[in-house]
Parts: sequence; structure tokens; C-alpha cells
Amino acid sequence: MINEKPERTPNFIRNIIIEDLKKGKNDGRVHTRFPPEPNGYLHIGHAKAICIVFGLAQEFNGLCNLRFDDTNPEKEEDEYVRSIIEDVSWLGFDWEDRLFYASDYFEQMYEYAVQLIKKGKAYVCELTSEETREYRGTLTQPGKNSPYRDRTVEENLDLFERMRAGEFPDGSRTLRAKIDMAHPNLNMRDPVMYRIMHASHHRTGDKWCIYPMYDWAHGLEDSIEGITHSICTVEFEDHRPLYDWFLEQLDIFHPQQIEFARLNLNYTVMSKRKLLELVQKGYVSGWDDPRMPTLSGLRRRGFTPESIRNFADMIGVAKRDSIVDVAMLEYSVREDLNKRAPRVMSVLKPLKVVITNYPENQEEELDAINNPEDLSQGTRKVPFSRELYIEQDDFREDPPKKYFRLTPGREVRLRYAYFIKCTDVIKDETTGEIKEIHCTYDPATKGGDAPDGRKVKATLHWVSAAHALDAEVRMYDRLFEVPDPLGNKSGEDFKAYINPNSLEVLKNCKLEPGLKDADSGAHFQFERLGYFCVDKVDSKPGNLVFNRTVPLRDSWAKIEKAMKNKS
RNA sequence: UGGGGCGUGGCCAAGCGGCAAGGCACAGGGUUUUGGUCCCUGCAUUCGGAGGUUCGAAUCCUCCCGCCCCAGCCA
Repeated sequence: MINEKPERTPNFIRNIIIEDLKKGKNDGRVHTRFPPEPNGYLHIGHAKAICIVFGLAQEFNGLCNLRFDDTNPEKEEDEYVRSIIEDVSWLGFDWEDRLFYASDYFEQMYEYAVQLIKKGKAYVCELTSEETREYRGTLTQPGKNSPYRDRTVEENLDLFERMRAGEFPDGSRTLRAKIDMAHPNLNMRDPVMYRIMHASHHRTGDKWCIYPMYDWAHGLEDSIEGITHSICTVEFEDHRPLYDWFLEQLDIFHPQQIEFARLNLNYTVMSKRKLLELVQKGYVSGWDDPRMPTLSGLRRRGFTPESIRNFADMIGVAKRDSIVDVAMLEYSVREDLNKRAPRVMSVLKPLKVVITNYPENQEEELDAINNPEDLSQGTRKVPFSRELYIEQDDFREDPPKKYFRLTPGREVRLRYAYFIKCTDVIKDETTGEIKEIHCTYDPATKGGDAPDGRKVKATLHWVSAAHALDAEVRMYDRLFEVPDPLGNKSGEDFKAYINPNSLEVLKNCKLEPGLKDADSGAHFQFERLGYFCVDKVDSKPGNLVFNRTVPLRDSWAKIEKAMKNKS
């Protein structure tokens, strides 16, 4: 496949790779990896990382592995590996036959550990975890050596073997690297390499009772797979000296670790812990709630893989902390869906319109364009009849300034149909509520153009009442009403900022009949409203459910808001 | 007050000694059978601050200020 790349914005990682390639480093190979721990669902922040590592591999004709970093059996589950596999492939990336697990390398890692012990660079320590913490010192004070630090190689070998054999209880011993307890970087103060855990692992079962720590394992995994550029987030920068140390001691293939800043989005929270809390306490319906920033949530909401990949390109790659405006994500779906989503007319908050001069039992089929941005999508027939629905927002008895939709006495266009003029407003006598409006139509304007050249200020979408499909539409909005839910000004918990209007369920929506057999997950533009998709979970034939992915840009709403602010 | 990292417009982000890309947002205008899309136009005399080097600095040097990360037998 040809990888046409419309001049991407440079970033520092890409620049490093270009330099490496120039120097002929790694024989010109570029090999990256995405190494999630299978302990939760992937979110948009992971998507950024995935796009970076797979994208770099693609761009430089390299490879990218998917590798589960499953070194902690107490936290990891198969359910997560399944969801991660689904999400990464949904995003559009292919690891071919290179799906790996850190646990596949446990034996090899053990051998490497034995080597370190033999070099006198690792020892079995019997300090408890509390003692280990005390011995580590603090940020400003050096630590002190473990009393077990100077055991003989033979003793260490024996003890380590017995650790593996299961002779010791959990937490009773660790294997530690012998580095420097006074090192200014705490990660270098004799870090733990192995801990004892009599836990069942999702892949290796009960084969092991000692499990490697991240710092020890990760570089080995990268090295074994021949990873050239090991890309991770900035909080691991402090770990790089240790990553390098292990590989140097072992004298094995040495990948280069490069760190970038993780993604933050305003109006949302990203941490696994916080997301989990939202799920567990029922603030959302689950990990795939369309308001969640998880990939499963975004997918259900109607975001496309293309839009997320494009978003990742837009936000770039750097090391500085930043908070990206969700407006960019929203822009990115609109841009994608604008080109692709078929247009359709749907009335979400119906107001009945009776065309009084239209024959009682007549109906006709009008031609509508499926996508003005892509004429190859063709046209369709839309039924028209005497009774229709229009949007409540499209009629105002007392229109404000600059409102140019339907008002008493005013003429507007019904898209692809006719010009209509409002002649009467029928209200409930007691409540004053508008029940329906009466209009007349001009038969000469069929299709939407007046032969006499008469213009109209607005075009409304509509649905024929007799033909309309009923549906439920879920209007999603940002989950939080403040840009930074964690910036608790007054010590409030982030949940205090949840947007009470993040979901509005509309039950009486009227859709154009062609939507009857819409595919699960299919995307549409409801003209003049936004992009919507068929909910994958709850929509059933005869009980349609749509999710609003994102509204269309709405300059009228802005004008109206500006006018309100003035008064 | 130990170590590591980072500071370019409202938000992202290029640039790495030659005189501030691009995108989002925002504001005007044009086109329009979506108040959508699209198309124009505007939007940092300035790059955290102060000195210095240089013909010339966002880019090099010095000092200062601010923000983030690290004391899991988590990743």
C-alpha cells in the first residue's frame, strides 16, 4: 500500500527517527509497540498513543507490535485483553501476527535475572515492604543499604530459585537490583525486580508465583521483540536510566525509550480510576456509555475511527503538559461525517403542520439528495402529504429579531418540497399551548424553487405525519459542565461538576420512513441538527434508538445567545 | 531546599542563529433549497522574565520565575 502523507506536522519523535534513519541506526528498521496493561478499557488518551506508535511505523515502513504488559496477575483480566484488541483494530491498526504478551517471556526474564545475580548485580532481599520503603530514604535524603545486600552469589541463586519454587509466602522476599541506595533518582535505589505473588495469571495460570516488576520487565520485552523506539508517556522519563541500566548490564539489544506528554481533554476526566468511579457509582451506564471518553463509548456515540485518527494528527506530539479543547475532537467528527454521512430529515420535537390547501388524501414522493457533499450517494424519495411535522424551534409566534424561520404570515421553504405560508396558529384553549399550525402551500414551488424567482429566508426540514417513523433519540452533551472538573476550586469532588444535561432522551421523534432499516451503528446527518447514529445496543427494528454524536455548528444559537446576553 | 521534565496567541503546535508555519476557537464578509458545508479576511512587532553573546536570538550563554512528575513488592 502506498502511504501518501499530506505533509504532516513534524514532531520531535519523528525527527529523532528521521535522524536515526540517516545515521543508519538499527539497520534502518523502525519497530514500535503499543504495550497496554490489560487492566481496563482504552480511552482517547490511549488512542493518541496508538496513533503515534502505529502511525510512525506506517510512515517509516516499519512494524508495530501489540503487546499486553501482563506482569501483575492481581489486576489483569481477559475481558480487558478482548476489549483492547477490539478497540485497537477498530481504530484501524493492524499488528498482523505480532500479538504478544509479556507473560510469554517470563522464562527468558528469569534467565536474565539469574545472569544479573551471577554478575553480582542483583540480590534476594527479605525486608518487608514497609522496611523497604523506610530504607529507600526520601526525595531529599539518601536511602540505606539493605542488610541482605551483600549475600553471596550462591546464596542469591539458591534463594531466587526457591522463590520461584514457591517456598516462600507472598511479600516475604524480593529480588532487587544492586545499584545505589544514595542515587538522587529514587528509581535507582535498588529497585525491586521480582515480587512473590501466589496468584493465578490470566495466561500462565499457576505456573509462576514470582512476577517481574514493570521496570525490570519492560525493557526486556522491548529488547526481545527488537523494538527500536520504545515510546511511552512522560511520567516514565525518570525510569529511563533504569531501563537503560538493565539492558546495559545484560548487554542485549537496546531499544531507545522516548517519552511524550499524555493527552488531557477539557470537559472530561481521563484517569482510569475516575472513569471506573463513574461506572461503578452509576453516573454513566457503563464503560461504553456514549458520554465516556473510552473508545467503546466514543464508538457507541458515533465517532468514527477516521475522526479519531485525524484528531490525533491535529493535536500533535510534544512533551509539554497541555489540555486539548474538546472542540477539536468535535470538529474532527463533523469533518469526517460531513463527507460521508447520508442526510436524512428527522423531527426531534415535533409540531404538527396542516397544509390546508393540499388535497385531503393526496400524497406524493419528492426527490431528496442523499449527500450534497458527495453526489455519488444519489437521491431518494421522501413522502409528502397534507399533515406534516416540523421542529418546534422552527416556528415562533413572536419571532425575535433575525429569526427567519416560520412565523405567522411568513413564507418559508420545506426542503425538497414546497414553499409554505403560515395562516393560523391553533392553541389549546386552556393552556395556550400551540397544538398545530395551519399553512398554505404554493403548488408552483414543487421541489423548492419558485418559478417567479421569489426568495425565502429559511428552509426547514419536515416529515410527513402519516409516514413518519417513531424513534427515541438520545441527545448527548459533554459529561462535565466545567472545563477542568479536577481543578476543584472549592474542594469539590469532580463528580459535583457533572453536567445534568449531558443526556436528554427524546421519545417522540419523527423520522423519515427510509430510516426503517438503518443498520446498527450507521451514521446519518439529521439535516440542520447534527450527526446521529443507530445505537448498537438498544436500537431494534420497530424500536429505533439514535444517539446524537455531535450537533451541527449552529450560528443561529450563537446569535440568539448573544442577543440574550445583551438584554 | 534531591532528581527528572516542560514553558511560542484563548486551546493545540511547528520552528532549533536570519527576522513567528498550520489547525481549533473567535470575529467579519461571500456562496448556499441544511442559519451546515465551502470560500475569502482578520487574529503573537512577539516566543515565561531579566541580563549577555552576535551584524542579527524564540533559537546560543547566565541568572531568575512558573508548572508537571518521582519516595507501589502498580504500570
